[in-house]
Amino acid sequence: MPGRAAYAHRPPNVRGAIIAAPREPLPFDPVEEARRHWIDHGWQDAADGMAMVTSITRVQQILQARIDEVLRPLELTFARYELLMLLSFSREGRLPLSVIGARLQVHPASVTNAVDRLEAQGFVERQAHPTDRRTRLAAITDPGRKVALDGTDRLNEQVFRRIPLSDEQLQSLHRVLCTVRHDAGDF
Amino acid sequence: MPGRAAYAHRPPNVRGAIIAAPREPLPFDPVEEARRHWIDHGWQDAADGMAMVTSITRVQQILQARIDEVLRPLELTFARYELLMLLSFSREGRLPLSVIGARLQVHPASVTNAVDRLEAQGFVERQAHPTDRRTRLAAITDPGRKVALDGTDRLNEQVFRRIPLSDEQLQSLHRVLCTVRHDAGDF
DNA sequence: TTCGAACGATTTGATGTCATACTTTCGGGT
DNA sequence: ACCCGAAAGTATGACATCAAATCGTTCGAA
Repeated sequence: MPGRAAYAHRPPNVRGAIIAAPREPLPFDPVEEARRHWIDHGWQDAADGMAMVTSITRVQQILQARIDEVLRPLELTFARYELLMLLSFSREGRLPLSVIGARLQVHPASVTNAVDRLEAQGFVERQAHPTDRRTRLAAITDPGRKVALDGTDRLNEQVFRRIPLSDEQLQSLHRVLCTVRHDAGDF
Repeated sequence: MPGRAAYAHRPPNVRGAIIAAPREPLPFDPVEEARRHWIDHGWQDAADGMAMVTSITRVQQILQARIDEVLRPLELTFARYELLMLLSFSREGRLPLSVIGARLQVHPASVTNAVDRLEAQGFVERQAHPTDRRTRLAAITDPGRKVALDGTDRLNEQVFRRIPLSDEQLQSLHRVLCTVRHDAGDF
């Protein structure tokens, strides 16, 4: 009974878990283990920060894996889904690539790459900027809007509505993360 | 006055910020913006989850960028640094690749890749398993221990000790993330 | 008016992650 | 004793990200 998939010849993922882990659970918390090592080495004052960074990384890995799995049938990745949603929320359904990069906080080359793929899929098309010839616009197409909506339904259903946290926990988390982002200059 | 670097021809990063952002700050919080859109579209019950996932992703991006920047002079990435630390904490300074993958929660192919590079750098060497000929061990070398320690000093100094959160916030964050990880089957 | 600096986008190359397939080895059940 | 399924590691290919270099365009200052 594979229960939950382990890496190396991972049996097909088990549906049903709120957020399924693609790997075999460890018999202990690796973050706590690392924190203990940090303290043993005399780095107490950095241990909590290290644990925080490690925790964030793990949770992000978990969520990313879950999201990519849900979007895979649509031939979308989270990066491309985010780009489509950004366009669909925009006033005219199109934005300069530079604006996309600023909003999604990713490298210009990543935007070019994502738009290339979305364009090949027919979900987006490049247009000329009316006044600035340096600038190119990415415009969402009807199929693009359709698939973005489909992806949103699936993500809402299978991920966003199933975060295993209470409202208070979500709010507390949100406040703290907001602090970090603001302090880092995100907005 | 570049103040803070923007993408596209980013001037050299400004030292001094606790955690420097590599991009120009936005005039608003993109996560709040997205939440508003979610609510406007009638997805209230998924809005908080969506905001949580987006926040986590952003914070992880920020931390990852900061960490990679600190480790770059050592020709290390966070992934390879984590692998070295795992080995340095292990009893004999060596572990089977499969154990490494389980502990770091990454794909076997990623472990092979990282060990390949670390071996090329002389920070790790592959050894045969004493009894199981399928298994290979990754063993940390003296230069490997040295560079891992150096990286730890830098990360403690420039990242882990500078998380812009109070002890209470760190603990609250830790508790909540622990819940998510545990629920997802991380341990 | 012109010229150089800055900007927008793309290309190229390095790195990392995952999925899939394959090889070798191990080990349990008959 | 043998066999077949599972495990460990690797190769390959797809995708994403960033850095650095490049090309065309824009704009402001001399």
